[in-house]
Amino acid sequence: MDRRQRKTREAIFTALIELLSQKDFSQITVGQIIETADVGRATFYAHFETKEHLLQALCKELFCHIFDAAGEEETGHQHIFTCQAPASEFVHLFQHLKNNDNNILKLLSCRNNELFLRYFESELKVLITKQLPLFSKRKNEKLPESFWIHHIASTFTQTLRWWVDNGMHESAETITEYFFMAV
Amino acid sequence: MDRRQRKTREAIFTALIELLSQKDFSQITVGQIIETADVGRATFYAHFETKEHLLQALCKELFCHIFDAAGEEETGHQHIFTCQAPASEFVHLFQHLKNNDNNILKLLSCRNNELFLRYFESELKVLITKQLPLFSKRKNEKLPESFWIHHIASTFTQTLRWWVDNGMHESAETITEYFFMAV
DNA sequence: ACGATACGGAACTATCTGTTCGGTATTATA
DNA sequence: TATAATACCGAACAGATAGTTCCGTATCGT
Repeated sequence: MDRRQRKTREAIFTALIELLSQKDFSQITVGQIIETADVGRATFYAHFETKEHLLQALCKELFCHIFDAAGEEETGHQHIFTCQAPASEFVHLFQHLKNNDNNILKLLSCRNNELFLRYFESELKVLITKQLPLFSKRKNEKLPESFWIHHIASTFTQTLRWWVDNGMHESAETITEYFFMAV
Repeated sequence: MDRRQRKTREAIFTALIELLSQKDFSQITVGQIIETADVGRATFYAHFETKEHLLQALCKELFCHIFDAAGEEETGHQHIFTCQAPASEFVHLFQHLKNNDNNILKLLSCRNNELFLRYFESELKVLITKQLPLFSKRKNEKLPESFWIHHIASTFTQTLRWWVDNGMHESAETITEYFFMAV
């Protein structure tokens, strides 16, 4: 990809993240984005059809990083002990979130775009499906699997929402405990 | 309240509900609302500051009805059998929702305004808090009560979301079972 | 019947979106 | 280094929407 394109794309992403640290997505205008990114109006629309498409692209970017990282930890540990703590990937996820890398919490705190949460949940479902045995304890007898997976994923995001709304005082480990107790 | 005011207010509410059966809230403009309601522009703004304030007022209206109805059933049954089925209020709620009174599902299906879900959850929490013993089974030992209540309420709305997204094939009773098994 | 007030309708300002176009600067490539 | 391709800027543009203002008219409560 052309270096100019890459730089412009990054500038726009960075600008959006910057603006998201100040206000809700719905209140952000294209004008503010291009001003913050120091980019021409036509240039913006050459890269993204609309503001929403930009958000979607940013989703893809960020979640790639986070969920790839979750995968890495799994493979990184397997050469010494194969019996890693079962919940570790989720702890890792919560840690990433507590760090608030790239203001990701701004996007997950439910006042923001539904699109982002959807995206997060769909990625989450992949992770959960891989680790489904972890959650098959006492309740999934009669429940449809799709319901069960949906419930686990939404419990995760809702746990996260509670955590954020209450100031994130708990550690990532504690909140992971809560998550597993609730689900 | 002045009859004119009442009629105008109702016309606007009805118009919004009508429009909600056709498209998402975000796509609805004030212009469409006043055209559908057959009401002057200035009149609209004399009643509601913004489109969002209108939605909020509609929330209040609808949820009053639904949750009052849930309360009525409780008091309506007590004169014959005091030992009503424990989960009945929730079945009743799901029934109301399955009927889709006033296109309420349009507002609860998560693509729509977050405001509405928030409102629904807060009303739900009141109901849950009153019936908290129902849910205190095996997991609430270490969990903070606020977390516990938040989890129950969000499980309800998420169960609802799954139900809607999957075509609402299940009966209100069945989905209530799912809800109690999940929570 | 009368004063108060809600309504209609139009005009108006301001803001935002998305498009177009010509000139300029940077890129990959030969 | 020379050249063609292309990404950029910036300004101007049309169209849609939000919210305000004003005045004449109709309806209300009393």
